[in-house]
Amino acid sequence: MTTLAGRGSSPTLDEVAQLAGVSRATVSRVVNGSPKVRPEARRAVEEAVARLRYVPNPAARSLVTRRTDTIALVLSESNTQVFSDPFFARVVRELSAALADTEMNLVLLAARGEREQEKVARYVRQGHVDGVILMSLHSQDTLPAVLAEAQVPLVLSGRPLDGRSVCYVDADNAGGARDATEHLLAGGRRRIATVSGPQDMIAGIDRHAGYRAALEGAGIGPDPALVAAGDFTEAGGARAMAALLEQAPDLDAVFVASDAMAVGALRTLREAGRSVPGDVAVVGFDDAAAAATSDPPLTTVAQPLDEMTRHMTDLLLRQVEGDEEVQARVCPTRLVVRASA
Amino acid sequence: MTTLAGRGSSPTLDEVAQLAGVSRATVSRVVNGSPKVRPEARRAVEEAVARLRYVPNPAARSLVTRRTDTIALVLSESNTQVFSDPFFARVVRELSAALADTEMNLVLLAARGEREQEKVARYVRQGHVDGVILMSLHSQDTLPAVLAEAQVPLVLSGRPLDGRSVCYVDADNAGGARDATEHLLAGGRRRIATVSGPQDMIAGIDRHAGYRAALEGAGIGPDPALVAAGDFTEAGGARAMAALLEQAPDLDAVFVASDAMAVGALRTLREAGRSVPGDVAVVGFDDAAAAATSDPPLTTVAQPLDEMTRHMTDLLLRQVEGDEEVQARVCPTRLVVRASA
DNA sequence: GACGGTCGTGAAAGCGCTCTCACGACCGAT
DNA sequence: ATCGGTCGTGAGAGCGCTTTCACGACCGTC
Repeated sequence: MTTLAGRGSSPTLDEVAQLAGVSRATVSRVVNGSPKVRPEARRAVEEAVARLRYVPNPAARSLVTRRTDTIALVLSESNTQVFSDPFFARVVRELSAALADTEMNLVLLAARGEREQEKVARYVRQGHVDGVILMSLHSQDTLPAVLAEAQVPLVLSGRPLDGRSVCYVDADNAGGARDATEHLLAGGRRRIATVSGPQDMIAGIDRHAGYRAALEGAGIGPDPALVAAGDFTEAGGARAMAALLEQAPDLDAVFVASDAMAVGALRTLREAGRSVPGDVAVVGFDDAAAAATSDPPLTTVAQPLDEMTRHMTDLLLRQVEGDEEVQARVCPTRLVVRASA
Repeated sequence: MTTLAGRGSSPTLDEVAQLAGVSRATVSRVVNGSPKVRPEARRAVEEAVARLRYVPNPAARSLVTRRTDTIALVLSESNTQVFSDPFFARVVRELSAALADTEMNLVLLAARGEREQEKVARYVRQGHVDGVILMSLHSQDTLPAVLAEAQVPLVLSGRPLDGRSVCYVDADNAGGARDATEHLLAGGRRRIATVSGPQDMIAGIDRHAGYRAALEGAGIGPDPALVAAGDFTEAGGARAMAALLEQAPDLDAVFVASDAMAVGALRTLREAGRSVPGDVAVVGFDDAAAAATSDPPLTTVAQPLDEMTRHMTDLLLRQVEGDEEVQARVCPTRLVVRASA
């Protein structure tokens, strides 16, 4: 009776067993909630566990179970700013809520730059986690392929460019963009411009495709003067909007591929003396917090983020349980009509 | 020669040893970079490792080494929005940069709400990580104490209320606030108000204390009408500023305890027709990105975030190596003078 | 040519846990 | 009384790795 848990000297199953007067096996059963234990023995073990402040060693455990009971949310993005994306925060929130009453733990892994990506890949390949939810924004990102090859349960957040045989969940970006653009058409707009997202991101590509599809559906051909690329930031949106006003002064509406950019675009329009929605109707994308508080409040496309996250969790846990089926889920978006269009 | 790494069947040390024609011990030595291996043998092992795509099993390894080679950055905050804090993003960036050429991995753990805190505590106590950097914003948060008691190497980001015997790194919040306020005094202001941060956060408390200290130093007594509490958000800052204008219409300066709130305050002042810095001088805190782009650009207090993060990493790794010494570091801030004061 | 020293290596003992298997105790049915 | 069955339990075999220890091989030295 000397050492009281100095650092590094935690009690083992054996010690608990000895104190409780049973075998290791029985302690293990109690700890893991097996029903096949006499109540009496169970109580003795529980008491010993409490007395010794016993905590099972996960390394030893997972050495035999081949499970770690943790999954990783990895964010593959050189731009750390993406952390600031409320999108990301909501996913984290929903994810840990979904895991709250599971045995599963959640860890976040940031993979900016090549070296960190390699480190993350190694971490995953070593079997530190039972599964991965991967948010990869850029289409040329190699991490998705690397992880897919690592044979670890994997769900992608966002459609991969090459989407065969990998499980993913995404919003219907193209459909949402089409709805948004059709809403502008329905409002009688004809010179509909777009501030698109970066064309190396799937979301940017798909939203742009939806915009084009809507115009095409209305018999309107593409006009390069009505397209400016942004970078999903507010400043970028402002710049792109300025370029559009230059290129096509006669535009009467603009579909902006993200709310952050839309807020920038609104500022540019205000500064240029164009009224919204009077002179120019504006629709954004994301239904970000800023959309509701902007001036005027932004009509935008909402993604069912919580539903998407639940699906991701669901698909991942199912894979962890051994389900081999590869599924993808594309979730419908919803147009939120406010004052800007 | 049948199975090629189906899920769950990774090659073991033994197999590598067999293929290389050496013993497990030698393979282990090669893998861990021991110098005591003949170059010839080393080459054989390396080849076998490559052929088999051997990856060491970290569970087995840490079962014997008692190390996990990963540290956790835990964010204890019910408000997930804090993720969006660029502060946080910078810490993550700097931290993983510091760890990049180490063996150490970095995982982020989010602990909102009580249940998640418990999960995180359990995770840490189980020995999943070698050390923890803990960002805990609220003074009544129990996680710091829980982790401190868990005997795991720990560094706090931000001064704890009760700071004995726990390692922490913080900016000199009080000193920075004092500098800011003295800058206002030096500019001839006398009716200096403050939008303080929440008084249940150390940063809020310390910054408020610095503000009071500066006034006191100038022989100016406290005036409750000149104080309004914000919540570190832009909207909160706007509200608090409105309250101040109500309570003390004659104010000629305001020290705002965060840039986010300062941006809101600027908006309120603009809407109230007060010119900045003509009628009212404004100083913020944090040197956030928004500070440089606000209208007018914000004079603010910059924290040496990168330096602070390096210190945290440093102190933590040293503890992991076995250093028992408990240290705290308070880093000096820097006043960044722009147009608002 | 015998001697103490390195040096590289392999055998083997665990690390703390799970889980199969065998075993005795006890049940009700025959 | 005898038997198949269930039930709770413990002994023990690993899981894949690191690390100590002992052991030859080989060196230069006297």
